[in-house]
Amino acid sequence: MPESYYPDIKTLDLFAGLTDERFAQLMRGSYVQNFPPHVELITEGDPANFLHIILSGAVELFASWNGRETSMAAIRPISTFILAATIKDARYLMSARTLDKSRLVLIPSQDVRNLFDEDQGFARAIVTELAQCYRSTIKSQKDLKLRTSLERLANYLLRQQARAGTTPDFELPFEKRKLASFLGMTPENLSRAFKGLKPYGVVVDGSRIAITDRAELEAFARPCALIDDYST
Amino acid sequence: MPESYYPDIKTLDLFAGLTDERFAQLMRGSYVQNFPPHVELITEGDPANFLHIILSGAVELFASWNGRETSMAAIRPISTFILAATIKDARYLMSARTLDKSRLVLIPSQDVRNLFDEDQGFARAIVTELAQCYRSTIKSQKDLKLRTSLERLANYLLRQQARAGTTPDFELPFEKRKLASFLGMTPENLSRAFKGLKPYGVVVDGSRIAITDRAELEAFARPCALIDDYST
DNA sequence: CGCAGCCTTGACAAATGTCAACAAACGTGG
DNA sequence: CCACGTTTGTTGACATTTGTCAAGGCTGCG
Repeated sequence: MPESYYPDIKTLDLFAGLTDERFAQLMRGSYVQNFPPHVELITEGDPANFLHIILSGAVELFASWNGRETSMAAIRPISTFILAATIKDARYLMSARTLDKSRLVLIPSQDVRNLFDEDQGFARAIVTELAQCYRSTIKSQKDLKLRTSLERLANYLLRQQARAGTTPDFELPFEKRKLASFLGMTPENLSRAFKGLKPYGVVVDGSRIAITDRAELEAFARPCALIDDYST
Repeated sequence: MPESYYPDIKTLDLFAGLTDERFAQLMRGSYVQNFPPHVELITEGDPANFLHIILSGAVELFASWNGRETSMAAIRPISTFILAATIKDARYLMSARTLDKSRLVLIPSQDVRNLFDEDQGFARAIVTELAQCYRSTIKSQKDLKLRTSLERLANYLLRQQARAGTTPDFELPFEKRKLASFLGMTPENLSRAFKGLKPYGVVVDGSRIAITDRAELEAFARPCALIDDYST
């Protein structure tokens, strides 16, 4: 793969501690590929032959059962996804598809496992990344089991606004039907949930959301570090 | 701690590859403690000072928010719990309490992290264990988002019966109210769910469950490896 | 301009939660 | 060993939440 991508990939915590030599060796066996939107990259149940890294665009992880489908997570640059299956040399538990036009790096899983055994620092980084992902899903599970859909939406909006910066309004990062699935509800229910948050200062204009009174919304949503803080 | 416990603890995959010397050193800094039932061992939000191992008894992991509480998992011997917080040197995301009288090993988190950096095989084992836990929570999340409560119960019963062996009946491993919380429903709803499974050959007698026609129940529950197989 | 897909809304149905009452099981102390 | 009180499980009636179906409006794109 072209060396021009190296700096971007190096920004990942996962690779930060590698020597240039080892990093270059890992990249030599890897591919960079571009994909149009709405392409299925991974199908759940397939063996995990590659560790995937998203350089640009957006990827959705989703899962299916018995004719139903649900959004599990959205992945944005620059990060890896489905690390656990790569490490365990197991089958993917989730499918993945591009949301937008995206550029991905594919690293053969065997190379990742080899490097893990050779490089102590890399092993440490893998574990940290894995622990991070693990804790994120625990938070997500707490969110699902302890909150109603209205509360989940309220807290989601608070998190998004915090990410957007200091402005009181922001753009939803994907279409509402995806958001609904991500939050564990139907699109119709999401529509009504937005209206239900109107009394707490949530103003909706298409995919643009404004939170006019953060304190008011927080009083309802009761965000907490052990569920909503994705950095720890 | 007494050396008499060493063989039991050594049965854990996590420690299987350690030299006797390193293992003994790790154990030297650790404690064994006995606890009565219904004792809170860990409170969510606390710093993760110890890696916990359960030698006998049973432990429940649970989480709270805004006055509500939910069961996240049940841990049985011999296994570790809350490994991710130990590795990340972070705060616990879940609380833990004994369900029965239990014996636990507490290993200082710092010792685990040190050993991780020293011993390649141990690092590999930690990663495998972590990846396993991660994948289990993904499965659990798919279970929650893709299935109704009746389907979750049906699949849970099928899993339990498979674990119990060849007999068509088995004992629920904990009280029904816990099971309800674990499955993400109320005790009342669970009661009705059991009755709802009667047409598929589920016979309930107190905490004893019999599945009279596995094929019939499977036709309804539609168990699948990517959700219900906890070994991969 | 017209089609296709997404979002919204209303009416309705199903699933799930809540509250209250009561029965059954359990543990404790007499 | 029994009596008592506490806890758990069950059931019914009802409220709330959430999902389903159908229709219509809006938007973006060919």
